[in-house]
Amino acid sequence: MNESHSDEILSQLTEEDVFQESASQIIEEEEDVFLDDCELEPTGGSFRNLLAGPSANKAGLQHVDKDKINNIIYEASKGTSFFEHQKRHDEAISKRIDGLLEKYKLIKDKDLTHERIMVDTMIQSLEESRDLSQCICHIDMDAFYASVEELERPELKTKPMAVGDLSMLCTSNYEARKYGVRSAMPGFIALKLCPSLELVPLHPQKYKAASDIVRSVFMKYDPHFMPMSLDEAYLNLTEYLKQSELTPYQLVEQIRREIHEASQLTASAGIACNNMLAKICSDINKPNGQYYLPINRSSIMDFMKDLKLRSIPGVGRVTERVLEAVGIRTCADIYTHRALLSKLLTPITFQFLIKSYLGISSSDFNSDSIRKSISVERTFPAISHPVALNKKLEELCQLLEADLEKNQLVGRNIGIKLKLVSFEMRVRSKTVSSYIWKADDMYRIAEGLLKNELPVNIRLMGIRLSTLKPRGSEDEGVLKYFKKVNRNDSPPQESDHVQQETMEVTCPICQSQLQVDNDAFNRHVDECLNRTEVKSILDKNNSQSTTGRKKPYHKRPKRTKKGEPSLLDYYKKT
DNA sequence: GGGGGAATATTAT
DNA sequence: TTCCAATAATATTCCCCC
Repeated sequence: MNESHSDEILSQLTEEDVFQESASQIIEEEEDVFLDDCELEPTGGSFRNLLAGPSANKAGLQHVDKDKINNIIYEASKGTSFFEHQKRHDEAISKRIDGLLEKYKLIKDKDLTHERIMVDTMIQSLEESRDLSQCICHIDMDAFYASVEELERPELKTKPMAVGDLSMLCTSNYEARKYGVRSAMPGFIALKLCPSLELVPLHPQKYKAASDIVRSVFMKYDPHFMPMSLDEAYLNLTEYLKQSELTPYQLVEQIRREIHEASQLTASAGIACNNMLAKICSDINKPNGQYYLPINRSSIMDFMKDLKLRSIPGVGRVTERVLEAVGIRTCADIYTHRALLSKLLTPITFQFLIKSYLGISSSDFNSDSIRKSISVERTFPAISHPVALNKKLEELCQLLEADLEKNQLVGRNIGIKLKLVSFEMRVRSKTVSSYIWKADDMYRIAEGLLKNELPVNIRLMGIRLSTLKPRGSEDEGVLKYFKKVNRNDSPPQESDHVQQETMEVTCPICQSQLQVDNDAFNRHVDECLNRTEVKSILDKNNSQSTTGRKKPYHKRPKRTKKGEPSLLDYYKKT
């Protein structure tokens, strides 16, 4: 059914009818998908779209033959582990859609007057909070890495070129985009699309240097600008505009001109009253262009009305497909089906969509945001031998320690990430009672987590530390941590019952009472951490005999209970 | 039933 | 020949334990 025909029908129906109409369409589509699943190869559009990658429908690709490109990608991928994995992913999304439609069946006949009133109240209150006082600009450098490379090698400008390697591209120039070559695409696929493609390796220092120049321009117009990456930032131009004769549009032209003069690079920009709108706008006239969304309610509502859901930052490929399955394609659809969506979606997702429909979002640059996790991960030729796995883990711990040193951080939650050769992802983590940062300490805990997953054949390993604190802070050092416990304002831990003594301290690992100085205490904790590997073996033997397979939630080994004698007694006796 | 931690899933650059 | 990245944040779901 073509779109205009569909719109025509929709406009003649009541709200409930519209939803039922689109939902029944969906059910038919789902049946089609089911039939597709019975074929030897998936041919559904959703799957090919998934395979094509996350940026398949992005800027610079309007005039390319998408079907032809998707076919080349499909042929190049067929038979690989990645392909099979994507197929499973695609099926999982279909299942999720089925679940949503089941939910829909249960509520479709209910009277939703009450819901509609609630939602309208919510909309009214959001409307009252609408802030039109700010002027935000989102600036995005055009094909940044590629453009920086072209500065040193101008001959590349007229040739299709991409920055990255055979396994992954970071970006491509506009010449290459004509062939469907784009960021987040593996290089070997890109070469199939465009055999004459020139691959340029990454030069991070160059991009950093270029970024510094660009940022020095941002700084002049908003000293509190919020960088999102090397090539992207939000500027709040409100203050600058107050003491300037320029219109917002003119000012941003000036900023882009200055960026170009300083760096020889071009940028695109969006200007609006908040971050979300500015970001959407910066996509409209790229490359080397800008778009201004007048800062008044009706302009904003008009602008959002026909916007495809996928244009909203935060709505990715999966959400787009799931919502499309219930007939939501544009922001206007969100409003039309607001009552049903309020019952179908989680409150957070629902509120996010309503705010999107209204064109409302924050215009804050929360400057005091602190990092919540830090990690390193590496892809490599498959390994499965436990010795090799541990060696890899050890290397990663060293890298992470260096990063922690550089950032002066410590943390309490250690996690490992494994990507099997099948592309299945496993993440395991453990919170310990004391803050750690040394490679050795992280390794001891992570090794225990890794052991539980054996045997595995993996193509990627990662390690992450979270629940972070700055190293110099009051909580650094385990003794200070226990003083904090005694003040009773630390997160609940197994050691909470230790609050009686002030002179004595209880080891967070083995629970034994110690009367020691800081150094002795640290040594003790180190020893205890050493034992965690033994503990993990015991845990494993106690719980189950299934090996290797991912442990679903219901099969997860039981945690050692607080008062359980076995393990602790074991240590005390030995 | 609810709080909290861990696992899973999605998104973004 | 090679055959799909690295890092971080947030939301949601699952499960254990009070």
